[in-house]
Order: sequence, then structure tokens, then C-alpha cells
Amino acid sequence: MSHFNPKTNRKFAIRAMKRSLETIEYKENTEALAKFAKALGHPTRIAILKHLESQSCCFTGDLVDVFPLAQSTVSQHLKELKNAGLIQGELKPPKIKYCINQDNWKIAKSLFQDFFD
Amino acid sequence: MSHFNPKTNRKFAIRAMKRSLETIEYKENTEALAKFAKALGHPTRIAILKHLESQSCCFTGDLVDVFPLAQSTVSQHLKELKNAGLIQGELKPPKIKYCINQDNWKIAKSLFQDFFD
DNA sequence: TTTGTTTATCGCCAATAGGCGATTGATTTT
DNA sequence: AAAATCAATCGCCTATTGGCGATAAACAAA
Repeated sequence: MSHFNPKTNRKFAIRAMKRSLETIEYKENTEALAKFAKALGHPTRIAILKHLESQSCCFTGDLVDVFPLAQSTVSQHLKELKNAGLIQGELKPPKIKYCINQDNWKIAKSLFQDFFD
Repeated sequence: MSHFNPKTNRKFAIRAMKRSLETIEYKENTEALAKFAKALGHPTRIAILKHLESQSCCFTGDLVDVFPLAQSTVSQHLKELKNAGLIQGELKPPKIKYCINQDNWKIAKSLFQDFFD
């Protein structure tokens, strides 16, 4: 089936257009995995997590010293890792000690494992 | 150490400001892992890869039928997966058959494995 | 109470991502 | 040669990301 576009003087295919306004239904693990992956999708955040793994825990300020980034930028990355559930902050006033969230870390680990067979 | 801001009538801390215009040096694997993770950071792309795993291979059109997304949108996701090296396209004119790129898949798998201990 | 220390948040900006319809280009089929 | 099929790309739009400096908020220390 085709139609004619007088403006361009060309044929064009009729296509059934779609709109994803009907929010897509994914299998449950799909979105969880994508969320973890997205949080890991920046080299600075990978590096932060590696640092937390080796140090077990650390303060925001420690990371600011490690990376050539503004304090606000580091804080923003920490926020994203926290929102994804990969880390957690413990108040040690006036500092905050960040650690890997072991429960979610295990979940993420197994989601990636399953995904890659 | 602190200074005084006459505009706001407040003290403020002096902070050594940083600029990351000096492009950051990460360990090699860090950026590779982040790149893979970024490509996996969208549920549609996860779903596409799961589909490719189960079917071994498929055409763009098949995916357009599976997802309630426009053909151009699906094509865009495929492009990103291809750029990340996770899939590859084989010409079967006039179609294109997409498959998992097994070599890079193995690399990604081991990077994630190592990362999660 | 004031000062200093530490971290989060705000406002701004530029760049990227994600979605779409329309179009193009390649290739088969008729 | 003409028509149909298929996938990539273009242009457009909006939303999100990533960076920064400045400010605010919380608390310890003096």
C-alpha cells in the first residue's frame, strides 16, 4: 500500500504509527536491571563504587579529594547512586559516611549474572 | 578559613575550586564498563537484548512488532547497542539481521563479574 | 553565640537522550 | 520500469544529565 505526496512528488509508504503513551510493560526484572545499569553508566560513578569497595566506606570529602571534580558534582553522583540503591549514607556528624548497600548490591549482582547467562 | 560576602551579609567558606577541563584519567576498565552499563541503562534495550538472546537473532521489523514504539525509535536503540558493541547487524537484503556480538558480550560479562567481586 | 567544617541543594547552562513523523536509499518483486 | 518493502537518518521537540559556583543547613567546637 502506498500514497502520493504532491509536495515532494514522491510515493511514500503508509505505516501504522505507534505511540508509546501507553506506558510500556516490561518484565519486572527488566526495569530493575536497567535502573542499576543506568546508575553504573558513568565512569565517575564506577570509580566511586570501586573506591567504596576497596575502602569499605568513606566520606564525601574523601572522594572530592580523589576526583578533580567540584564538591557539588561529586555530591550529585552520590545522590544518583543512592537513588539507585547501590550505596547508603550513615550520619557521622558533621560528616556522612557512605557505604555500599550490600543487600541491593547482591540483587544487582545476581540480576547482571542472570542477564549474561 | 572564611571570607565575608557584603552582598549577602554572610560569611562563606573558601573552597579550592576545581575544573574537570583536565579530562579525568580513569583506569582502563572503568570506562569500558561504564560504556556497556550506559547502553544497558534503558529497559527497552534490555528487552531487545533478552529477545535477541532467546531468538538468537532477529530483524528490526520483528522488534517493531514486539514493542509499542515507532520504527525510528527502535532503530535508534539498535544503533546505540551497536555503538556499544553489544550487537552486530548482518545484511540479508533488504532486511538486516541483528545478533548479539558474542566477543564483546563475553567481555562485558567478565567486566561486570569482576566489578561485582 | 559565633565560627568553622561538611554536605546537600539551588539556579544556571550546554550537551545528550529519547521520542516522534517524514523522508531517503537500498533492494526485491512484479 | 514501476511498485513495494525495509531500515536508517533527518529535523524537531521535550526531558534529563552533567558540570559548575553559590548558598543553605546541620552540627561541632571554641
